[in-house]
Amino acid sequence: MNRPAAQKPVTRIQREKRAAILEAALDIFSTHGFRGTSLDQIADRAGLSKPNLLYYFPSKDSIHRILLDRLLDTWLDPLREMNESGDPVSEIAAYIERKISLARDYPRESRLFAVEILRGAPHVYDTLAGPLRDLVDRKAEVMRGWSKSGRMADVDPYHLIFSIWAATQHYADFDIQVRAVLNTDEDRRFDDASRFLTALYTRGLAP
Amino acid sequence: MNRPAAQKPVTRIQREKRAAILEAALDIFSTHGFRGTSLDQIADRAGLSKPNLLYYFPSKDSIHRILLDRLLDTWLDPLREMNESGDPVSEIAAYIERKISLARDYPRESRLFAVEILRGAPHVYDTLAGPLRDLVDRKAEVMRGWSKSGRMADVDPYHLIFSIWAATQHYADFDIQVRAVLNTDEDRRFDDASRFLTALYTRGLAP
DNA sequence: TCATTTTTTGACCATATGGTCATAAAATAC
DNA sequence: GTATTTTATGACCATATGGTCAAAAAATGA
Repeated sequence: MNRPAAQKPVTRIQREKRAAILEAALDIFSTHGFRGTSLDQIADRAGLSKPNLLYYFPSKDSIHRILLDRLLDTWLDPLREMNESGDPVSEIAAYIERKISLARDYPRESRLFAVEILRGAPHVYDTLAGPLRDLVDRKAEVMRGWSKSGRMADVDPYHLIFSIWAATQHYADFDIQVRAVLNTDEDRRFDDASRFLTALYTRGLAP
Repeated sequence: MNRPAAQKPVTRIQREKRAAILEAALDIFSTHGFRGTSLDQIADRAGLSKPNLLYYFPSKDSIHRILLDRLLDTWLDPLREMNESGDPVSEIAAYIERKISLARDYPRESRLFAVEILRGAPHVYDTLAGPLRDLVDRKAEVMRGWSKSGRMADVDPYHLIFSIWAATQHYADFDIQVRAVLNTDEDRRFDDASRFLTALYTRGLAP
């Protein structure tokens, strides 16, 4: 048996080392992309040798896949939480705030996702065209209802969602650019962004 | 003399081959990133051999640099065109439309830029912190004036600009995701996006 | 036509990289 | 303590890649 079998119990060392490897890999994949990352770099940052790393994961690709899968699992939560029975404009403002928090707290995950999408989503296309699309369809339907009942401006709900994704993830993905233009500290940047966006959408979507 | 000297006149073949190489390189760099692109791939797509390619450009890095420099030259034009003496809300709506047109007509350039920024802007940081920042500062000042004179809502002009960049470039950079969710044709997608965004900002920024 | 310059190519090199393997060293179980 | 399992490593391999070079082939100019 060459690597930890599925059935055997997971040891403490396995848990720790695997976590360290994934952590290191997220760091490097998210800035250098898949091809731009070498196993040696990951191994170095995780504090072990390349063969040792390959003892815990069968391949570079498998590490990348695990990171992406994990990411997708939680990436859609903020949208799921949007509640049909709440006040439309407040629900959307709250959604924006949740997305901004994600960008602030998980910028590496946001960048990993961005790099994957820029490459044409080779690993996650099915998720986009399946579960993601279904969720967006459902929420778009809710928004159409809000518009029809006159509680929110009548706008294209799909592009509304896209614009929120774009504007919020921008603060993680284009962080360097934002910092080059603005030289406020991180807390200030995210607070100002949140304030601006909620104001824009609140006014722009009011009935 | 190993490669075309600076002083010698540029031949027709040089002009054509260089253009073909840059075109091919833009294609591949913009989806696979710098490290993810090999000279062989570029040479193949441009229809010549790798040594032949290196006869026209001294290195892979030089090709990448030229593409980025070219891009930055024109990338800021839409913002420069924003005219202080026009009607604030219309000027911003027109700016959004120009940016959407760029995303539609030059998606590869947009992605090349995005990949560079995601990597931490190793090649263009100075431009971001210099000319880009200066331009944004100037336009932000103009917007502050608009707000002060009561012709536009009082919002943070920096985050306003960021949100426009994000929302418009999204349609180039995250094209695959947009298409996975929406299955309308390209013209429809961009038209709807433009309509949604101008409506949102027009309402959101009205005095 | 013939000399000169420009363009193209095949062979080659050094290095980086993903991955394997046999074996050694730790850790664990009894 | 000893047997067994888990973990770690150095040596190694095949392939990919950026780049060089000498020489052939085309193009050009007189």
